[in-house]
Amino acid sequence: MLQSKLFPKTRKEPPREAESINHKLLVRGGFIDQLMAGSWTLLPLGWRVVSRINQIIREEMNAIGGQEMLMPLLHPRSIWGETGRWGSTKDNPLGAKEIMYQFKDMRGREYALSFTHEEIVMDLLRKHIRSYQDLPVAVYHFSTKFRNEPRARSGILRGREFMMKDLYSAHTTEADLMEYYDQVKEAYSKIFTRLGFDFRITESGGGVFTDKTTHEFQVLAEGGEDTIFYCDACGWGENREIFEGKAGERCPSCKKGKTIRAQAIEVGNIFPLGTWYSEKMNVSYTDADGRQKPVWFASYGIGSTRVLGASVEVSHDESGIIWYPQVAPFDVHLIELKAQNSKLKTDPKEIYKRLSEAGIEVLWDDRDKSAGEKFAEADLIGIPVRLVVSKETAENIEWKRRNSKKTELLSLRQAIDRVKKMH
RNA sequence: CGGAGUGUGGCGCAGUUGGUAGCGCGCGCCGUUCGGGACGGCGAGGUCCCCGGUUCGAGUCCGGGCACUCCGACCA
Repeated sequence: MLQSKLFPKTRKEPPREAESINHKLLVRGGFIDQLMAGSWTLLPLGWRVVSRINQIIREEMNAIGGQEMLMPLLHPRSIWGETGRWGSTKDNPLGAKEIMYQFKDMRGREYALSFTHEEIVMDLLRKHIRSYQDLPVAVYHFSTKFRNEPRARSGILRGREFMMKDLYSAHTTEADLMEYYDQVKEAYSKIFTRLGFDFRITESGGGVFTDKTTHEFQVLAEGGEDTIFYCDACGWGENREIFEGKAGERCPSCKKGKTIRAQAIEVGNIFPLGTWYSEKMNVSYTDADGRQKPVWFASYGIGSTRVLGASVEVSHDESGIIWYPQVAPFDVHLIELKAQNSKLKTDPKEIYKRLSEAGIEVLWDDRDKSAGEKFAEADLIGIPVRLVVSKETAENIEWKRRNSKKTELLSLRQAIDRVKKMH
């Protein structure tokens, strides 16, 4: 990608209203653009990052048998009526009227914009699942979620429209469901490890769905809006809603460690929903004994765009973003500094070509700008490796990691090998 | 939905006792520069968030809206 063609350009100043780090840096770097409160365009750079995040999620979902598909975002009122979630929370504890965007078309028919897909998956299951031999099933998709948040905030961390991966699994028995639930928990841990996060798994209340606890995946971050408690010795963790105690006390689980209170960003959650949905929506299968039984059900979400914001919150400095290599919009930022009166000994075009041929994604700053400006922008955008060719580098290339101040001269061959090793 | 703050060229801001809008950045052209957001010259660019009121006259005063941000409530 030629930087001279990249849309849009970076900015020196953050928007007046920007308060949170991710808001300032993602907007300045040209990753996202705000349409209104809680509604963002993922610009080319931002979309690249989200696509890489999604690919990591996709690989781990596929590894546990998840099948990717795509469900609609426009839903009829009727399907929400089946579980009672169309209504208000006053007369129905499950009602989701407050967060659902509901509206009528010109003929007066009522619709909602999707904020989750349990009902839609249930409808698919009852149409297509007949026998215990058809189960278990795990399907997922990446799609936009619409939620009428009372207050959108924190840049891209809490939007009214955002991207999420949601996985749904259906099983014949509770035991099978819980076994798969643990597999998903493992898969999520792999995903957030691959994403480079320092995270904790916290328990939260099961609400009305289940007497079992549900789990949240929380990235430790100062700017996070969740407060969690976790053990500094074992894996125990609880969110503020259910934690009874004080920070600094003995861990209630291992009795050895100390409980730590921390701010965090919730990037994923998993819910063993049981048979609540299948009973409401009459989703059953014929078991080996010939009897109709309700399907056991669970849902699992990861907010991809929230991961984007969280990545910036936990990895940046005063100059800009520091992407982890696995989610960076490009692998390498190639910067050419024009020679004054002589030609460069290394042709940046040739370097760009050879890097690309080696499977490395390159943003090539081919613009006629001052060195200072190019470096400042490179720091802002945050690509993990910066390669400079100038008259000073002669036939070599200057290598610098975004998270380090050290520069060194390498041959192109060496530089390619090093980039390869990072992945 | 309560509380607070902010709305002025693309972006960030200034604008006095009310007198018809200015700075920096960015943008266009020319020239000089060329390893940490270079310099000079010329130039383009404005419904001062919207509606109403007061006034000879409103960016400025008054009333009503709208939008965005922050705190709170809320957050399957």
